[in-house]
Amino acid sequence: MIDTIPDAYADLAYSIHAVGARATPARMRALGALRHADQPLSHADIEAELSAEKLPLIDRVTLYRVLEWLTEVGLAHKVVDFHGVFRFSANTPDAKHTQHAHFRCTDCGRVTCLDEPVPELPHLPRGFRLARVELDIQGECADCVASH
Amino acid sequence: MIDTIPDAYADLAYSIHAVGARATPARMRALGALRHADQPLSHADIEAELSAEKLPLIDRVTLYRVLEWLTEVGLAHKVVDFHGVFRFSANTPDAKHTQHAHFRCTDCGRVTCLDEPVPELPHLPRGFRLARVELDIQGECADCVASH
DNA sequence: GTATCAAACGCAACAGTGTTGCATTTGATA
DNA sequence: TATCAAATGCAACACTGTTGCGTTTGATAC
Repeated sequence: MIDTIPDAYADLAYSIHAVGARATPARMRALGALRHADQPLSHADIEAELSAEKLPLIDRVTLYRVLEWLTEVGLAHKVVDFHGVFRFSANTPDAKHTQHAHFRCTDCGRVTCLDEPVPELPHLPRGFRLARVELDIQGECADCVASH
Repeated sequence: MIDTIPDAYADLAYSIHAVGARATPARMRALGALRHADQPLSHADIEAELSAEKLPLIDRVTLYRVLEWLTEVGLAHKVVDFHGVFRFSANTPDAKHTQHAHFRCTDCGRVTCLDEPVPELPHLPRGFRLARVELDIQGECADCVASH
């Protein structure tokens, strides 16, 4: 996909240069994968995706480091799923992504991002400083409810 | 602690018999550890706690199985922390524990249970079935804010 | 164009968490 | 106290993520 649309590469390189860093193939391809995904991807997901592209393989460790780095510089967002595995999503430039809800199907594992924002926050004890909110909602998605 | 308070054993045995199961040492000790804890414990935490008691060691695998089982029968509650590690807490008998919020300090890692319930749930897409809600709030706790 | 060098990469080895299979032991019951 | 399914202990493994270190490379300056 990416390898047939040079423009996508330019976009990716631009985003990476924008944070003052070197635009390497590993970074561009990982970020590209996240941007094309419609749900948060695990390291394993991304590795599978990248190895499908007919390009040199990216080392496991490099991918871990790239994902960590993307998170640090704010190009990606990192969460833990209910199996205890890290999942990453691309940060949209405008992202009010720091405060939103996910529905996770306990059956098929799929994640659905709920449009509605978290309604209102519980009151924090005095002196606490808020950084981020994750609302995780578990249950069964419509497909899985229907199929049994 | 437990081994000096026989009554505690009776309570634990009672709770386990109440779900129609065999009250084994591993189950009673694990549940006892969870009930005395003031925050969710990881497998490693519990193992450390139990090995401090001067009683026979419980096998690693057995402890994993006991914790999974306690969760299945509803005596414990299982969540994933921000390192991707499972943590368990005892389910209080009255527990509206299926719906509540945790504050996790990104600095010291401590978990504070917020008393206030989740105010109102986002609307689920048609056909979805709700099972449980976890509201995870990250930031710095009062102590850590104060100490720098 | 090419020389430079910190930054990024690839490889190997490891650590922690959680799981599976199977033979042995044991809690509750008769 | 004999019985037997249920629970345990042990060994071996799978997966996720990390660390150290020598090698390669993207961006810059010349």
